[in-house]
Amino acid sequence: MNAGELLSLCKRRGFIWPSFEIYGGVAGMYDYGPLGSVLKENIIRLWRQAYRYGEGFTEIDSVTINPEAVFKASGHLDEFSDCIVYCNECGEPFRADHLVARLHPNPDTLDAKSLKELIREHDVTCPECGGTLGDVEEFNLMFRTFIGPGSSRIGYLRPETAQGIFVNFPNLYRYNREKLPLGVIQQGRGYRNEISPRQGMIRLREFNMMEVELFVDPENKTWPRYPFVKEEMLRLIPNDGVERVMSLDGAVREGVIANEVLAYFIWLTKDLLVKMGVDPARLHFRQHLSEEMAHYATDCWDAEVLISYGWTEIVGIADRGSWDLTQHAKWSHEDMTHFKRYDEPHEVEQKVIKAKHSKLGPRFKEDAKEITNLIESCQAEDIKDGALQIEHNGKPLTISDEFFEVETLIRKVSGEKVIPHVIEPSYGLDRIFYTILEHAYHKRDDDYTVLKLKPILAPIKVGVFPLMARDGLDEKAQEIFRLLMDAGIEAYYDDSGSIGKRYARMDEIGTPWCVTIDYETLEEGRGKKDTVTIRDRDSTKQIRVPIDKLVKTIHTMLNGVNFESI
RNA sequence: GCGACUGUAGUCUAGCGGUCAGGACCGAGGCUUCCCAAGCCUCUAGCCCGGGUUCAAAUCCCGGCAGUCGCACCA
Repeated sequence: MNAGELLSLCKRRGFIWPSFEIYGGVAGMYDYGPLGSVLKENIIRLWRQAYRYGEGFTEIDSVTINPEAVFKASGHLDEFSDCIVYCNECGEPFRADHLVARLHPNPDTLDAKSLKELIREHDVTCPECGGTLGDVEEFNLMFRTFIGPGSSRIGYLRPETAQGIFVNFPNLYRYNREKLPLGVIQQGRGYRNEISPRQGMIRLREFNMMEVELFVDPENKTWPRYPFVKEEMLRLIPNDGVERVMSLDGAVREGVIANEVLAYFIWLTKDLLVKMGVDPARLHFRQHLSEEMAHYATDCWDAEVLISYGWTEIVGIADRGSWDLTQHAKWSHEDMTHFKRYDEPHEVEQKVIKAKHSKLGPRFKEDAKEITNLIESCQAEDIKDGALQIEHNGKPLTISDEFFEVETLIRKVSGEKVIPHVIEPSYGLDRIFYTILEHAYHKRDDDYTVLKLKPILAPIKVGVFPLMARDGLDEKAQEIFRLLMDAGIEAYYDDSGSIGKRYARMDEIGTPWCVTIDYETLEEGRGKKDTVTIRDRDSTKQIRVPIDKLVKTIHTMLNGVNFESI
């Protein structure tokens, strides 16, 4: 299949539209149309079902504009940007740090100003044509803006939703009553000012993410539900490049997947994607090579699917270690730790140095207080030959043991502070949306298109048609349409053209069932009064059910019961 | 950001200096007792945007925007 055909269908039928089309469009931006927004919502619902209800994770919704400090701490400001310099003559762009590589030991640590100075000082010219170089510009992939009037407060549109969770860690941790594991999910938009977005919905400048941040004890990367799924099979491509099919447990035991939690969420991701209609034959998990790993990750597996653009990453499952919380603790000076209580409090023997005030006072007079503090901040191990070496007023000073004594204290320690590790399954919603459409797209020989969406995801569940728009069939059909909508089943009424055309219209947008009201529905005496036909999208077969069982039947099928077994 | 190619109704497409820009599909209305895109009639709707060349531009030229493909980029 080719992406053009599907994109054309999406646009024609209202799944997605290129944004700002009347003004010529903007690359990398798409609007979700009426069918698209419902499909997107349905995908989010399944994801939420898996994490919030399935795993008991908690959900938040944080802001999209963040102050600069957040990205200084997260590393995005440094790691996510390059300094670019353009040649004044030929216009060729260069990485500024590459041009001064021989003039500085660490050119990538320099800011734009120092790079510019270095280029001026050493008369660095264009390596292509020898022309002079222009100003050094920072090119960061984050969208920049200002918070409030004036230009003093710089803000950025978030490139990932994750930071909103990390900066709220202290709140979330208290909310979870200071326990680990702590699972937090967030769905929302992210922004990346891509230099050249291509491939339709695959690389967007404004995109939707469903992110999960799971905070765990660094020394306990197990998972309670792991034993129930550990024999499930996964298609893996570890970083040695050799594809193999292994059970979760096999992969963990052989060290292919680092730990149980990571393995469990790889499996959960596979299960979720397949439930959404991603073809398992076109899905595998690939481990990142160390050089392609993000600046924050210690291990990372991508769910990749085969679509018309080739194997494409749609989910990334990373072990971010303690990177994010450590960084935010450092920059914000907030406590980002978990207090890990021991089963039994440990008794720790500690030797402390106590100053002898009665000796220190007469000897050191007004300096005595300061020296006391210096002595008491020393450790017992600092004592050499019965004396302490300290520095007072810039001069070394030897304090003999007549001025202090060593006391042994027994302290009770009931736990320790640890920085939690973060396991992050991050779902690219737009890419999943597109993959579901591609994998659902079927074409029969006669150019007839059927979108075989999972019923649970289909934007419209039931098409309602009177066989003819007359003889009271249309009134009856309207009644049934109301009946379904009132029961919360998204239905679509259509009485135009031929019946075949109406079925075709519904098939093309993935509607799983069509209800038809015919003359027998109204006819007395033949035992078929008040019954309607339900026609199945994939088999085109029909069954006849009483109207008063219709809602129940549709609900049964939405819960996964096959049409054939009704 | 660079290079090549491209841009005609909602979709697909013909026209490539000179008629009211032609068709197909979709869509809307109508006729046909009509369960899988049937047929017939009627209708709606288009030259990506801006500038230039020319008596005359959808057509040629320049710029922009967008798309496809390569290069670069892609946490």
